[in-house]
Amino acid sequence: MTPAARPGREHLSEAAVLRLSLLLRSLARLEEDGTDTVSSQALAQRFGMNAAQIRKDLANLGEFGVRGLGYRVADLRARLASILGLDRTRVVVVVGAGHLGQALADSGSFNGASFRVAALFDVDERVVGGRSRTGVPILHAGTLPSSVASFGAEIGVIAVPAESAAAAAADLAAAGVKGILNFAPASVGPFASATVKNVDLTLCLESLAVRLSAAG
Amino acid sequence: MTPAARPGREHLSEAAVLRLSLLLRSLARLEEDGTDTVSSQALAQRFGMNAAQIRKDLANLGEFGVRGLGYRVADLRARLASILGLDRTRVVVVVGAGHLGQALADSGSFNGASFRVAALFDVDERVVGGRSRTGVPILHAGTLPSSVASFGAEIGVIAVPAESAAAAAADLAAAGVKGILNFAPASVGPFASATVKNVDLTLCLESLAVRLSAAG
DNA sequence: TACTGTGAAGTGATTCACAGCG
DNA sequence: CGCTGTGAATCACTTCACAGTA
Repeated sequence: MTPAARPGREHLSEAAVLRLSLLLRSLARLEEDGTDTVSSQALAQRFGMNAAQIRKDLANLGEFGVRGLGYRVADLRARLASILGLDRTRVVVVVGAGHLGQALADSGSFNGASFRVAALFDVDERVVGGRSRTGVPILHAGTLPSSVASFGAEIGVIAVPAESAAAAAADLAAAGVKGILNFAPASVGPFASATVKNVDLTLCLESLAVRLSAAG
Repeated sequence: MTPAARPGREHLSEAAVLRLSLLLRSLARLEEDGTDTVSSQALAQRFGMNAAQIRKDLANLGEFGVRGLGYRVADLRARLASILGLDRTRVVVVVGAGHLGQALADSGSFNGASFRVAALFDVDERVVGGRSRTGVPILHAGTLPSSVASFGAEIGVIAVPAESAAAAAADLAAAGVKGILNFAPASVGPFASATVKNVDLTLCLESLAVRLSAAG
């Protein structure tokens, strides 16, 4: 019922989400620096964004600014984190305990304030039962359904070869995760019960390579 | 001088490059299956794309189709690979021989027909001198400039912590690589001499998480 | 005064619909 | 006749410019 606490029922484009997420990270840094208030101008200059776009993005979510002054850093960061759902820790599981899967499971990107990797899954008996370098347990893929439930995992990461990606995604969706981050070079989904985001590493490298010849 | 061999001097949007790259992959699969010709319709259905968009993307690069028939798979694949610059192997180096760096250096995504990882670089004396699991040598970061030149590396991958990413990128650009793929959660560049593509794994996960609460 | 919030204008990409060709 | 190539229409996002307010 509070006027500005109405989270964005408006459609947020993928680009907008990325900008807001980056903005949140920037605000955290400003808060560490002890900055109290910041204008859209200052934010834009500091992070190479467009000031008008920052204002528009924020205004879409509610009125957070103070005219003539700017935005209160700590307050805005807290509200933004709440609206984006990044103010709590989500449990993540990783399917595929190969090098990439273990690297992701151990990485700081997947184990910060907002995320915690609870387990890795694999079918290879040689790794099942062990742990990653930071201690994430490697479980058999057959236990995925029950484990997802007991861990309360909301997000599943796919780090298996391309040919197994579709099956891994189906397993994750059936197990009840709400989001799937797929690193295999094969697009999976869609599923009614889960949002899928494909991060095709081969495509990333290829699109860079294309720029080298086609745009050079 | 051949009429259709004029590579796209037109601007290719990032989205278009991604679609074309995916199209190339799809064509390779069709070729393996022994398919001779394919219509934009059939392509669209098989890969969840839009037929008109496929035609427009291809027409931008030259007239490859045969009216009334469709596209000749083998021919189109070869021409597309040539135009996108994906018909030859590029040498890649990876800065940061941590878990992620080694996983990427060993991954099939970075060691296919179009790419080959020649070396990893790190400053940690404990790993320098060794090799990754598939045998990629781990060299000292100080040798990066001479190594990039001797390997003929065109692309550098950054897999170091966020605070070292900017320095790694500057080193790579100075060493002469033409493209930088940055996996650290810190945007780097731009550089006049190199194209940068940031693949922020933290942002990937966050943008997925946002969809779970904000769009759920 | 200095800044936000926002309607309006501008830009680019996507989709449609069909003319034209093999 | 079937399919490509493409101008026209639509849609979405970005940027501008300024009215409104603490």
